[in-house]
Amino acid sequence: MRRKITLKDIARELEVSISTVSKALKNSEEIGRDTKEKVQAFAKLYNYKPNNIAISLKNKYTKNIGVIIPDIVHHFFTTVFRGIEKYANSKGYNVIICVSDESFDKEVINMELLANGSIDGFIMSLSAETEEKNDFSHLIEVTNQGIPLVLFDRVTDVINCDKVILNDKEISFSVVQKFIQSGRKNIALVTTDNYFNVSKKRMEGYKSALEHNGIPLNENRILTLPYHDEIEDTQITDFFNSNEIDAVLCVNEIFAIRCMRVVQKMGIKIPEDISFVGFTNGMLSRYASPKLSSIAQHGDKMGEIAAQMLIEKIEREYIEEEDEAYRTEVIEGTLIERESTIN
Amino acid sequence: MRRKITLKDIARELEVSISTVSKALKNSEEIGRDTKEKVQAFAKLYNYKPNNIAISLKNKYTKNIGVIIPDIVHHFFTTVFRGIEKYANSKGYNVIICVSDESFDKEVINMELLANGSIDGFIMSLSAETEEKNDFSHLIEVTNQGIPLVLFDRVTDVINCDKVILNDKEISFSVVQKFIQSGRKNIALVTTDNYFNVSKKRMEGYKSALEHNGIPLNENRILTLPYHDEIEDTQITDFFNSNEIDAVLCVNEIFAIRCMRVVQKMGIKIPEDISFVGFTNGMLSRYASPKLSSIAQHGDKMGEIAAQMLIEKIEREYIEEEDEAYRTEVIEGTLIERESTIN
DNA sequence: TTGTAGGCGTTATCAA
DNA sequence: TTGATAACGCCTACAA
Repeated sequence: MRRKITLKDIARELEVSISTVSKALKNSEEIGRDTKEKVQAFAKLYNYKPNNIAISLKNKYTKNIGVIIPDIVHHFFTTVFRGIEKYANSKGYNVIICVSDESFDKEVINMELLANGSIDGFIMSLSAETEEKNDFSHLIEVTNQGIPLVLFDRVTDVINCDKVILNDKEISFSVVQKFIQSGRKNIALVTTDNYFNVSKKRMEGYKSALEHNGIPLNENRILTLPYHDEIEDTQITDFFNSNEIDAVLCVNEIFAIRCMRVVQKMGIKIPEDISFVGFTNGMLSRYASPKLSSIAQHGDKMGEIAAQMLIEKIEREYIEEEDEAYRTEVIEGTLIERESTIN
Repeated sequence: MRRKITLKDIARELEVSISTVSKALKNSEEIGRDTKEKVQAFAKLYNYKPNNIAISLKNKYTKNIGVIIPDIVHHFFTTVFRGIEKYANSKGYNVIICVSDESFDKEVINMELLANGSIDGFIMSLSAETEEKNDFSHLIEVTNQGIPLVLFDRVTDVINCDKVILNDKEISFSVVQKFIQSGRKNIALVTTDNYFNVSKKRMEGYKSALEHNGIPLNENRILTLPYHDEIEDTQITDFFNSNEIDAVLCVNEIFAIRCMRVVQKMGIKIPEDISFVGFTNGMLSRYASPKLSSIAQHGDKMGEIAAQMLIEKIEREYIEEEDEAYRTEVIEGTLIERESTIN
């Protein structure tokens, strides 16, 4: 078991000083050709690679980015993560990922842990519990320490930092608008009880589109389902039984798929009798029958932009100091029309 | 912007030595009560937290685990990852994740990067290209350096290390066996052209079950599809048109869903006329219609066990040295019967 | 052209 | 009871 070799080892072996070795490996002009060659050859032979930790300690940066997301088994977060990872890697950064599991405490713990020198900056999406508690002291703490932070998707106005979000309200508006233009009048919204910020915006879009078209809001046409699974279909069945509905906007694709199944069992035809659109353009949408028209949130792009914003902040740190200007980047969702809507 | 405070800062402020502060914060018996209280109060006030990097440098461990997987937008890997993350976290480890994107080069680069001190051990699943090239020198290099390694799912016999795998062959065997017992005779296998090791095992199980039941192997009943999407359905349509098939085993759920759609369009009834079973018990299986019977690979458990094996090796390092005993843990897949099979 | 010394933040050993 | 010193691995200003 050949242990990792250090500058010191090389120096000892070649009977030169450590700094000579260090300089030689950096091809410094100060060092004589012979010595350089000797050192470089030796280093190559023994596969010398500088120790990341030592460099981090010396240079005060780690080339690591901390990502904290509520859930990893989730198509949207997963695509965002891919975007982050890709961009970060191309810039020489590694990604340390922590899953908050929608828990406030885990979010705080993970954040504090990473903040103690392990990373140069954070990218995160708030846990449901954090949104609920409305307690962001851990974020404040971290930004106070001068650690750059980028929030995406589940963000909050309370914190002043870079953000990447979807145009949730506008895209919802335009989907409902589209429903109306294609002759639908009884439009339902299926939403979730947490996810506050995002869901709220989507609902705003829904409501404002109705209003815009002079359609009175009917609260009965809004179905609120628990975010975490394992409910029976009865709630859904009741909903569609007691309401006459010809179009549905769902805040995620799982809700959409479930509703479609229920409705199909009731003998209602999609999209002839009822149209469906869901957020999250994932696997389920693509492979449902009928294929679900859905709103692509462009997670990859969100991730890439988030990473870009973060790395920019990290690397700018040197230059300026206190004239922080924060941006909020808005990604435009795209309605991917498939079989669950009419044109 | 209050910068992170260090031992040195506290020492200067309180006019004691650094080592006194260090000891006081560790509640060392050597330090007088007064000093301890003073130091601890000050540290709390300024929210002192030791710097992870410095500790890593000193102690030669990082409390980081490196995970390298081929793809993050993939239900199975994602569940394994969740298992790893959960266990690792509970043991005080963070997880650095790198995605090889099925590329040999990215796998090598990521691995080398992390191996230079950033992590205490690796958990990984081989990229398709690596399996294809059959080149594992980067793994050998890493294990030679004494860095513990655990492989899961996509493993290789070439490398001597801990492994966690599914009983791919056996579970395939038993599914086909079940098909036969329920009266099916013309059983197809839909597989992929890479993924070598795992697919191969699954095919072995398929073939051996046929043989076991005296059913001659018909190579025409094996459909090989490209792993990376975006093929037309024609290939699948042709396959089912030119073969009389009454049961299908698919190596993943996407293939299964696609085949089911094709078959349904042809007017064939599932499961009356034809049964389907797919590997990967993901979202698609659960929400397909009919719901797909599928083989749960227990990713969470695989991840947890992998993390457990790894951390054990990492922390044992001190004790013994060279009598390395490597284990291969076999996880038993479970057939989840839903609507696409008859009982 | 090469080497010495100090420092990044922490801990451990030994001395005072 | 407290402090000085060295060390982890690397880098760099400065000295030789």
